[in-house]
Amino acid sequence: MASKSTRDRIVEEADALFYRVGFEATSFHAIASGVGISRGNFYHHFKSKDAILDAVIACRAEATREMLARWETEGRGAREQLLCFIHILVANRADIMGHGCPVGTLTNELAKADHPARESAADIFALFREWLAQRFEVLGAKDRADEYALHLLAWSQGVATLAAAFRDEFFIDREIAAITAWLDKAIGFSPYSH
Amino acid sequence: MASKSTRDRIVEEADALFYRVGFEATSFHAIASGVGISRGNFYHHFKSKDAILDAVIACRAEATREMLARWETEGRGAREQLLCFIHILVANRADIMGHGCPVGTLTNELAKADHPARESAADIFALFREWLAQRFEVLGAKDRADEYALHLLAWSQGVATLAAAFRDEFFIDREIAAITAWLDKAIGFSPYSH
DNA sequence: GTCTATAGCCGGATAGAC
DNA sequence: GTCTATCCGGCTATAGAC
Repeated sequence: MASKSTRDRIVEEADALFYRVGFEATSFHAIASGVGISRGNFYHHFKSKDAILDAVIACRAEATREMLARWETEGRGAREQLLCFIHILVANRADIMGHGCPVGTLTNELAKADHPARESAADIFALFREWLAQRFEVLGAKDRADEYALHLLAWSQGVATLAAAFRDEFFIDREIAAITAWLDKAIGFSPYSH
Repeated sequence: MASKSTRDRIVEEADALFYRVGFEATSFHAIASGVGISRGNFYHHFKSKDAILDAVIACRAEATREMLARWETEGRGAREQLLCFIHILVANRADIMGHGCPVGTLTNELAKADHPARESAADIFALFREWLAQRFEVLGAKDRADEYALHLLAWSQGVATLAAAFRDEFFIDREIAAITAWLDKAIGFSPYSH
């Protein structure tokens, strides 16, 4: 396997920094020293900071699509696939308590800055929304599939925000249990029926 | 009534700008031209930008305490008082769709910046948490009062984030209805029992 | 208490050598 | 493709006149 290109390493480093410290607060100096190149070298790969942001968002969108596709093969049914989504709050708990949800916090920042990339950042939310709605449709909630999808998205966003504010992981566990209980009720799943 | 002091007008303007465009992104120039004073005049009132942030957070905390106290006199019972909290999503819907929740977005930004004021910003969440828990205690949910309070806070945060991402006010209405239904079930309220 | 002027720093962006 | 050197602008903060 060929080693990563400089361009890819820039995107990777920028992605991590945009998440941990924010887009505006991340300087070229910080990205450059993380990658191990000089500041001037940047402009051979990207013509502006906004161009890096576009690349990071595209990269995140692609990673999201791949993750959703992976869940479809991993989960044995639509309910298990939805549980995969809920599980990311557990798997990423340390990062979430420190820096919130990457999608939610970036969208918020770009909204305040009235940044042209705001919409493409919000489109990652839309990827989740559509994927979740499809699972609910499979489970027979055709009329309310999108409603359920948005509800699940909102709930997980709220958990991420509060977990970051209070740095409380017990709270995450409790909400995960509540979300799972809600899900099973919404789709008419009974623990005794299988 | 005496006209507002320059200091108060600075805090007021900074408060609005920190909400609409964020703390880091707000320059002294923007605050100064909003208030109608020169940049240099600032340092007579505050010794640094962080000092303004502290004043804004203290101001918001005080406004929150006053609002909670007002709800206690306005609401005829604990359930109505809880509905006052839920209602802020409706009353502030335009601002929320444009800039999210003031508490949640500031806490997020300060967390990423690892800013010393992060905790005092999160304390405003704690004010809501304690007040909400007290209402649930009055309603007889003593063991789960804090759990319910956090759940309600998280839910409203999630609604604010998604409403801002999708700019969808119909979504807000639907979630408000769901929150109210959840509340009445949690506290054992029946629409036929009064 | 308010102003103007300016210091000092750091950001993104550019030019051109290698 | 990578580097060094530099420009330009905006930012916080300070000094000192009025």
